[in-house]
Amino acid sequence: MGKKKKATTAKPTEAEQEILQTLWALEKATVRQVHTELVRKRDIGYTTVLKLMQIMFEKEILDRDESQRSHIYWPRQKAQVTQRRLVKDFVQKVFGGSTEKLVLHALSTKKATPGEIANIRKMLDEMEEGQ
Amino acid sequence: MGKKKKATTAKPTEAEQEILQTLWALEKATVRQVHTELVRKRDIGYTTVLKLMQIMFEKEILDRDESQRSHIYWPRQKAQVTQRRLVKDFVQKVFGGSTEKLVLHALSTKKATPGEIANIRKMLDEMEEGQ
DNA sequence: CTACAACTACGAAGAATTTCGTTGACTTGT
DNA sequence: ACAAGTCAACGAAATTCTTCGTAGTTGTAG
Repeated sequence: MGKKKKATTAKPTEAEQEILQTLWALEKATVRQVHTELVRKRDIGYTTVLKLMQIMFEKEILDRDESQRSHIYWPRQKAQVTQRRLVKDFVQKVFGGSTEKLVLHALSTKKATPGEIANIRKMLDEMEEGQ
Repeated sequence: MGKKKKATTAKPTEAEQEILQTLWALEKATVRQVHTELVRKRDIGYTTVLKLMQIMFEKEILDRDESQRSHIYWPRQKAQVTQRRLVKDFVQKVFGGSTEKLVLHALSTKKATPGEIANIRKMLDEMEEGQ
């Protein structure tokens, strides 16, 4: 016993995460658009981005509309779903599964604004009510 | 100009993170001990762990005491320091730098216990006082 | 119609990561 | 002092991830 078998899509690689983030921001985009965004952050060639997005399409991470010559891509999963998976994985790997530790760490790292703190409190309230 | 100065160690790989987590829990340990722990979570050979730990030693992620035949390894950096780096990186890659989003996500993923919620509230209080 | 630009597709090189077999040295129990 | 067991070191294979060159197609401006 003990082994976990996963039927879901594989975890996106780092390069794939960069692309996902861009697509989450743009909703839908061509390779050209994604490349234009990414190249502002680091040195990366157009065909590299193209290839990555093609691979992500094959892996079913992205879907696309091929009816125009410039295909339009978008993530199959909502950002929330993928992010949740990644958070869970990260917590498991770095904090041994302790969400509390992650949260405390995250909060201590960066000064949150009063508005953010309020939001977090609200979330905590809801959690307690929900019990 | 423009380039980021890198005095720090490179980001630990996934396999390295697993080992770090084990060492954070055990403080110090031999390869055998780390392997015994890891093998409970997944299939991995002894020499694989040995090799990884040797590489981590070369990379100066780990330090070790070679005075005994079974060397004893430990992380050079405190867990906190490494975890902070990883959190920062993760937030950047998955949440575009928004710590708030990470925290809300993490909280919504898992039911925290009342005790954990209390701790988080305490942290928020301290943050507000500290302003 | 022709030349040029923008795209996709594909293959494969290159780099980084993970895995483990083998060897030789040291330790222990009999 | 021998056999069996344990260990570090090393090299290299296997795998996964990243990168880009090249070829061929389609659209476009003159």
